[in-house]
Amino acid sequence: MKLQSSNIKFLRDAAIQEFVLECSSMHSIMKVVNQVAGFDVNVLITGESGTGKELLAKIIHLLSPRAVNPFVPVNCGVLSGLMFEDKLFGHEKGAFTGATRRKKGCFEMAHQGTLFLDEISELPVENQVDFLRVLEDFRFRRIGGEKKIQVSIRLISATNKNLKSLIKADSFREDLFYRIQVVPIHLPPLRKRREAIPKMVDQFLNQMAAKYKKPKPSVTPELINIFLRYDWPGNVRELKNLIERVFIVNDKDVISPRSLPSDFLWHFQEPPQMMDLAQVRKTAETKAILEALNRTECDKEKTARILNISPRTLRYKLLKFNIKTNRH
Amino acid sequence: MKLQSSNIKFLRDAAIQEFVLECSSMHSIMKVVNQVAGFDVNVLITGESGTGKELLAKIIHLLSPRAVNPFVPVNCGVLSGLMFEDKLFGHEKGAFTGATRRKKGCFEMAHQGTLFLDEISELPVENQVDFLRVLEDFRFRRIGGEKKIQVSIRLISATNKNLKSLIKADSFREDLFYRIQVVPIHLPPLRKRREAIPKMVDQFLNQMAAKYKKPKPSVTPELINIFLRYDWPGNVRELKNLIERVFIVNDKDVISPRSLPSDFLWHFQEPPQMMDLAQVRKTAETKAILEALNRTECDKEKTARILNISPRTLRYKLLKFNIKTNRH
DNA sequence: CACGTTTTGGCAATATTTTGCCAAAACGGT
DNA sequence: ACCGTTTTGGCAAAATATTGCCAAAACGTG
Repeated sequence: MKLQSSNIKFLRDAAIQEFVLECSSMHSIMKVVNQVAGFDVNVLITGESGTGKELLAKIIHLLSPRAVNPFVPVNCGVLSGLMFEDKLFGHEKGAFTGATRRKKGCFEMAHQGTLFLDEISELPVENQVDFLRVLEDFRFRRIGGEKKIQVSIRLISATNKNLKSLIKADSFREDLFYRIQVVPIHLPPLRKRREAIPKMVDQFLNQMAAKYKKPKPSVTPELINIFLRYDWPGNVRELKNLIERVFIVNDKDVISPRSLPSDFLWHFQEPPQMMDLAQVRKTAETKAILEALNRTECDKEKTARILNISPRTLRYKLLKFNIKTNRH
Repeated sequence: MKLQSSNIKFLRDAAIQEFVLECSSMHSIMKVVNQVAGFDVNVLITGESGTGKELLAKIIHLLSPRAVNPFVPVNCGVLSGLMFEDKLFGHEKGAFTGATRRKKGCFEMAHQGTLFLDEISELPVENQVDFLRVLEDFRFRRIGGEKKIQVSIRLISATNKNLKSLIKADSFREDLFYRIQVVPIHLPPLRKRREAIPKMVDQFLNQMAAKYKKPKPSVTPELINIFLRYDWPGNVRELKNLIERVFIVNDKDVISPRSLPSDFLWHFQEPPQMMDLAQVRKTAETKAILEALNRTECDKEKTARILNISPRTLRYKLLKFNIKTNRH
């Protein structure tokens, strides 16, 4: 199934927009992506669950010459043994019980396009050898087939694990590792790029409004504040899901912390009080100044003396802190 | 009675030393004094009680060509009517009951020297006309005398009052005012020149040690601090008297606030607490930082976030305020 | 209204604080 | 011991605070 070029552009721009969102670390990643897209090199994307690995893979695909061809995702975590091979290579009719007709595997489907292997670390060891052999020249047979099939594929793998540790533990083949990782791209967790959260919230609300045909509500600064304080173990996916949940049940034109589900708010049982240090200073100074003024019956020279500051500084601070005095 | 020139120099230098004491406002006054001393102009010294008006008059006298001749002080506040005239002009034998012999008045005694009229504002109005007439040519008769006496006098007057108000209230003659004030010199109160207090204390202690032949004790910073905070309504005279009182009864080699008499300390019943504003800031910030650290279990990044400062700034402040943390 | 004194606020120089950047040090795991 | 990651502290640039100086404004008095 080929995509039309106008659709490609639309999908590509939407994906990039969601991905980047004024976040500087994303900018440097996009730089690498733009360099990589034009070459048929295999990419390994690492990052915590929910950070947008698949989205990034799609962006690379859509930026590449293979954009018009299929993007075929495969989750390596749910298959094993023969079922994995069947999924990748397909089978011929009658190859085994239940093979009532020929079926193409993902390799074939991704021909001249991109194969995305999510959770590559979950690939069973017993399948890794065969898989590796195919990656060498992208020639394979279907199960129960005799004819060799040649395909052209860009491979993008993704994992949230440390593959090197698995290699060390003999859970992952080192040669396979080097084959799938020509270019590594690491996605940082959301808590490492909090500055993008307000824009993400805005964009996800836009998406929900379009998706559900409901007006887009605004968001209170308090809500944003809570989001900024949360660590987001589920990363962008968690934020997007939460926005969706809130959006669906919300019937007001503004979303505040009250609108948040209780299981989310549970993380804030003791709402971490912001203790803005500049505000702490201002409060303490204002209090001390007022007390000294009271003691001296608004004699500024005496007040400055008590506070051990110059009269000029006192005048400066009275103005800065907007403290009114009776003329002495 | 004429003074020897070596005595003049000694007295002069001692007086100037006591007077100036590294105080900038005194320096500018001394400039005027040095200009005035060489000319026979009348000087009016104003300033609060105890500020050293008589001392300054003596300095002018000692710096003038009249230094070898008498300096004759008169307090205008204790005499009135005939007694005032008798004091100034003297009397002949038999001039009145009790005038058993001739007596010279202050004018005669001050001949070729300096006449110092302290508290000139207290001069009774009924005496002002006669007095003014004498100031025009310094010719007068003793009471009960026939012969005119001519003297040469430098007149220095002093007051702690606003003579202009008295003129308006018809308590002081305006023409007399202009006669006695050719050059005005104003002495600031001690509270306006607190920076001189530590040195004054030191010098008065030196004087007392020499006067009473006792070792000179040192002084604690706390004592100086109290002195700096007191307003000294009695000015330098009050400070000097207090030092003398303390010195006499003191038997330690150091003087502290404990050494001060209770009637002086009465002014500090509620000891004005210094509220050093920099310390207020430091205390408030330290407290906030410690609380945030406790909340985050010494996670510096989280702490910085709570405090709304950069991690680098937190590190800076931990060092500045000497706050130790367990490594996270 | 005039005038001497006190207070105020603009300005600039100086001091201090904030904070990004980055290399070195420290840490933790293998 | 090696290595990738995190933390630390030096450095400098930028931001902010402090404060002396002084002319203008305000005040109080005559």
